[in-house]
Amino acid sequence: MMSINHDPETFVYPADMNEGQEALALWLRRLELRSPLTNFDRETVLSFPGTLRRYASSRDIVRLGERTQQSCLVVDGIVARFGQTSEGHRQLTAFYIPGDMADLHSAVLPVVTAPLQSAMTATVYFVPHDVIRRAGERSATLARAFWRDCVVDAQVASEWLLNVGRRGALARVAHLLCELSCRHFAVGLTRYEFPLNLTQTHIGEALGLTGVHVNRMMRALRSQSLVQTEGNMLKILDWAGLASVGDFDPGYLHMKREVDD
Amino acid sequence: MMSINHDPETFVYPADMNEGQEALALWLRRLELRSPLTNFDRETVLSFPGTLRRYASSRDIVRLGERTQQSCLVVDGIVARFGQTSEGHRQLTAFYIPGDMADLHSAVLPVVTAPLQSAMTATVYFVPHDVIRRAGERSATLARAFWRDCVVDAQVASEWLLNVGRRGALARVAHLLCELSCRHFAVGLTRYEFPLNLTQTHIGEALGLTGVHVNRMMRALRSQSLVQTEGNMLKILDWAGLASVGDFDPGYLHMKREVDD
DNA sequence: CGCCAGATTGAGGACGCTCAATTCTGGTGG
DNA sequence: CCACCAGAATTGAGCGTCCTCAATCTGGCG
Repeated sequence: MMSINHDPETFVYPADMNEGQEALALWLRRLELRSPLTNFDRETVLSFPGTLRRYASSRDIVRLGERTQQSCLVVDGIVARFGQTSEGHRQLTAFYIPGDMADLHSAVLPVVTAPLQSAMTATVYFVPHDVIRRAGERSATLARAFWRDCVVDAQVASEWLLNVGRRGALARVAHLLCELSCRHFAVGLTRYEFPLNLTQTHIGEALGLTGVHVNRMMRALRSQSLVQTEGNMLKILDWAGLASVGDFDPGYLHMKREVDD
Repeated sequence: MMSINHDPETFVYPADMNEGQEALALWLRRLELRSPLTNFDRETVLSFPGTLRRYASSRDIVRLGERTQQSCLVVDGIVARFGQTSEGHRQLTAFYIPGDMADLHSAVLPVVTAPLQSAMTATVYFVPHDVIRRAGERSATLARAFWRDCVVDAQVASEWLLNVGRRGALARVAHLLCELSCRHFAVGLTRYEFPLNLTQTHIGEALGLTGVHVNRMMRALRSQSLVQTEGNMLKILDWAGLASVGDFDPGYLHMKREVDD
């Protein structure tokens, strides 16, 4: 009973596997970074039940118009949220890396207006909405942490809007790389060297650019010795330089604990 | 004691004026559209205390980096959220019309990463965060409604990202006009004729375009008999045509009540 | 009547797109 | 071990949308 799914490229695992718990721990770390939680809250989150599932490249995880019953916690790989025009042009509106609850918002607004797909390969831990809601009702601090997590997600989208609307192609690419770097760091992963599990087309779709043009911009960044690529690993050689080119200020990510009033 | 502010163009009024209550009623209507509330919730919201203030064109309402103690309910005019690059290029990331709580999210994340300004003239009713938080703690349905309101705001930002990233200039403008029309309608205002209290520069800053180019696109829309302008009033002559040009589907606004699971 | 913000219009240029060909890479099967 | 293949990265050439930089026009207001 390795698979309960007909798609040969996705597999469902029993819920007792470790990966889900590890991702919950990453997520918890992020929640705590933004608001203090009680021990009770921590235990509640860490014991969230769920289902683990793996996806091959570019698979639908949540479809447009669906009414979801669960939220997606990214365990491995990258999950992308996107919209598309009637002509079929896609715009990715968010990337979710391990430790991100990609559609926590669906706990409160289950109708899907922006679908989710795996970028390259991805593993997702599905947590039922019931569980999330009940946790929020029992603990006001947790409810607030969830709400806040959604707010931060929204602020990231705003920053993307600024990026796409007002910066040149080179800055856009640099900005995205800086953001991913910081977000990896925020969940305890390596900061200056991480797997860029995205095709250049994905990056283009996120930035309002063509994959072709992303390629040229990457070349420019490499030729300026700002970054280096080996396979899908990205190395940031000159953080300050990259941040400068990308006009990057990490404030919008709210990665530092802020004192509550 | 008409004014407690040194800026000669902003005025603070005593809290017992009616306009604040009217705006609260508009907001409540929107909250209810998205999730059912109890009578207790309604009374709670309608009795939110606050401070009324008027702004002239392009005034700061909430500044970058500030730590706010209150949220801004738009009573009249349009309030814009924006970001800007280090070179000073502005990108508006949201418009808020009467009945919108422009920064409800600040109740949960008070550090401002995206400031607010009045677009043209605007009136705002400030509600203290304490009040909002306490209301959320007392009523789980209300807490959820607040959270959901923020989520919808985020989905609008995502749609803007799609708009700016993937549509041509003409479609962008048409899309924005459609959105504003629907949002006016959703709070009970007129749908096909409403004041467009924005300069073409504002519209450009919202769409990642130049004011000059917005002008050309508006001309195109007029010449196709889709819209008509008289002063700052916008008339939509051909809704279906405009929606088609703008590739507009109102789903993301979540204006219809959805059954809860 | 002069002033100012905003709308309008024109001409030229740049950035990023389209289309297409080629190379590179990892995986697969013989 | 090599041939083969698909997906992705890379590169080139020509083009179009939208920007830049003006200048002019309009309406409201002191």
